[in-house]
Amino acid sequence: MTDPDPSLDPAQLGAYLTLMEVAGLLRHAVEQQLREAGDLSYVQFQILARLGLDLRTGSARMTDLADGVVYSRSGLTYQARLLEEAGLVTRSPSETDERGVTVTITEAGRALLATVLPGHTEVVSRQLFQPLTREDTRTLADLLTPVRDHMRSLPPRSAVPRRRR
Amino acid sequence: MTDPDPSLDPAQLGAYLTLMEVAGLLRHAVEQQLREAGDLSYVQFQILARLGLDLRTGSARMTDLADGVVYSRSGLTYQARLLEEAGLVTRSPSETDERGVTVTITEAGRALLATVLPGHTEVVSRQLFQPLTREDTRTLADLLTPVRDHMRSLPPRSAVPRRRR
DNA sequence: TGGATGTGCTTCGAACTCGAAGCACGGCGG
DNA sequence: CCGCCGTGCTTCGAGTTCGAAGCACATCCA
Repeated sequence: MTDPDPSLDPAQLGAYLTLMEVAGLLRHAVEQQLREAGDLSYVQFQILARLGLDLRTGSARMTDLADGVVYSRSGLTYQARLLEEAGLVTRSPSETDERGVTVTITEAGRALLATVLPGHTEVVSRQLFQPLTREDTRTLADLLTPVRDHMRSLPPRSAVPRRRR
Repeated sequence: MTDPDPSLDPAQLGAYLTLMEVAGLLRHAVEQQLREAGDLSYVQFQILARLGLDLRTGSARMTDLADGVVYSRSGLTYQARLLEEAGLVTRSPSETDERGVTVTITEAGRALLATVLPGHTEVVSRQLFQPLTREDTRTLADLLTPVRDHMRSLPPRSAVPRRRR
């Protein structure tokens, strides 16, 4: 077969493939639990979690949400609409910028989040952290955090300069 | 080993979120490169890579592919059909089991794989491994491999016993 | 001030994804 | 043999995803 590309040795290839597979399997497991526990998709859960846990205010602009969640803007619009129809968030024009939309989690949203969270953490705990010691976990986080920051700095993701017309 | 403690401490939560975000960002970056270089989706690339690189014979049964790629069977059927229409793989009934379908990579498939691979590894190298030393990479792989094995052992994925009627 | 350009979000169409149900074969027990 | 269940794959329908294009407001700068 073709010999290995010089820019990716076998150890790297293995780490890469394993990383992607772990993430895929974990996502599937989590998705299933969320669906059963609260009829939420993974993205919907992420949105609620970000609004309800990460952010003190419980609200954020669409674009910031999309960036935080690694998601397309149009996809976020779709999911935000579903969440709004379910009464879990509200959407209102931003006060400072008439173009912007501020998404805010509702009480019902917080309640559902609280309902779903224990099962969620339980799945993650069992699937991801069972084979890892506390020390392993810290090591893993220390390894991945710089990578995340590096990646974030490279691809503007939602801030791709728009093509001229 | 952390025992099945249902709650996640902050370090675990951070590791979990970072892991998922890194995987998401990496997947997006890779997907874009594959689309440009060879008009392949990530799944299609994975299938070709598995057939062309992992497996000596260049062929595999559908179910084994689906399991290896963390993918639904129906989704695999869809992608395999696209690949077949593009002339990159062939599908034929298994010799030993009339129900089974053997997917085999074609010369064109290998050629496309060879075309796309350098750019692919280049992206992974730059996005994922740039901030990591060689030692980091090995540590990462050593941490994730047991996790993957653990996850694989838990959810049968495609082997879910079918419901009675 | 006002045109040009940039930014925030939504709409639109096409493509992809999944699980459930369906079809066909394999393998086992009688 | 034959009937019955298990397994391998596909079909089907509904839901989701994305990027490109579009609309509305903001910002810049002569």
